[in-house]
Amino acid sequence: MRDAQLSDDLLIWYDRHARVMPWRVGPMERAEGIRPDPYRVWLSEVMLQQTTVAAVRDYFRRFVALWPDVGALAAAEDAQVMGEWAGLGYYARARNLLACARVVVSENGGQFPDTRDALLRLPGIGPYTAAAIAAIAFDRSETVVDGNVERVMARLHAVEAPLPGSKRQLGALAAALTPERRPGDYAQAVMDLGATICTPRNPACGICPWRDPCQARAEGIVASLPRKSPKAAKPVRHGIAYLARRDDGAWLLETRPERGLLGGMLGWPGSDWAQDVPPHAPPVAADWRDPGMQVRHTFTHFHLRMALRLARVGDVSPARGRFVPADRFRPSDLPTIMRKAYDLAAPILSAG
DNA sequence: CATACGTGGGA
DNA sequence: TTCCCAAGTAT
Repeated sequence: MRDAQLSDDLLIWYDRHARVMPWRVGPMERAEGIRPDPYRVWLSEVMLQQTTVAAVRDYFRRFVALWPDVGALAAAEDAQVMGEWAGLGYYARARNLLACARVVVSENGGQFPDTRDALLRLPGIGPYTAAAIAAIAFDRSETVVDGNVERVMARLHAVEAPLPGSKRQLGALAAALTPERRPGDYAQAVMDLGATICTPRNPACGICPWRDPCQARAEGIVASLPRKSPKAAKPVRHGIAYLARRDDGAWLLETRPERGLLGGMLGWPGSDWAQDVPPHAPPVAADWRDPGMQVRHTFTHFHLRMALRLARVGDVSPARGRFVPADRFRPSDLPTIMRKAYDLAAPILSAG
């Protein structure tokens, strides 16, 4: 079968099965010549990096309501943007999002560049996102290669070499299929196919638009592809977090360093996290209580067990962090690990 | 090329 | 419970 026939078949499938998403331009609007807003395409693609559509939906809606265009976002306070991103994960994305918005406004008059190469130079935009924005927002024939595309190509062409070594080969196979016409729809079509039909487990080959040309299906090896190199086991790390509440209801919090885990996010002062709890001092002198509570949380590359220490304090000066008044503290501004600690501690520190 | 970087849902 | 995984990027 010719490559052009394959991409045509997928576009026909996409026209009937495309999922509705807040950042997509529907068929009706597209028929009226409406193009996707590059700002919304960019924002959604950054949020979708390593993150499911279901998790992104409400964050995307909230962001565009608060900041309708790149100029508004560029003018936002760092702390507010980080707070709105809280819970979505990979917080370097939020820091880069702001940096990118400010570059676009200050160096490009608020217009996103319309080529893959120019987009690639912006913070937080890598090969995938640059191609996605160029194709979807600017109708350029660029090839998007994400996890979905890799999986679909590995199966369509029965590539048995394991990832990540096979990335280059899978990218070349994807490029050979990218059409000149409707490249943005095609890009989203392959990803939709991977997300809904050609899934990692239990793929729905019976209703796949590419079931006939699929080589892995012909060979009966769909379920085993793509092959992947084995992953390292996650070690367990331990730490202690200190939750202090002042008599007037204020909470002792700190903004974490820009670099590293949860960089730039609000959190409870505490020890570093290591195989054994590292030596450290509490953030403020107080009658610290051990409630026997532990927050268990799994990050990308380790499991964490974070023990809690709780205290009620008077009008003291902390060595670390700052007291945030109760009426200015939103638990939703906390990354999930820190919010779990709050959820455990709040009932105790709020009582009488 | 390998590693750091979050989270929630599903099997 | 545990493991895997999701529209990747930066270093």
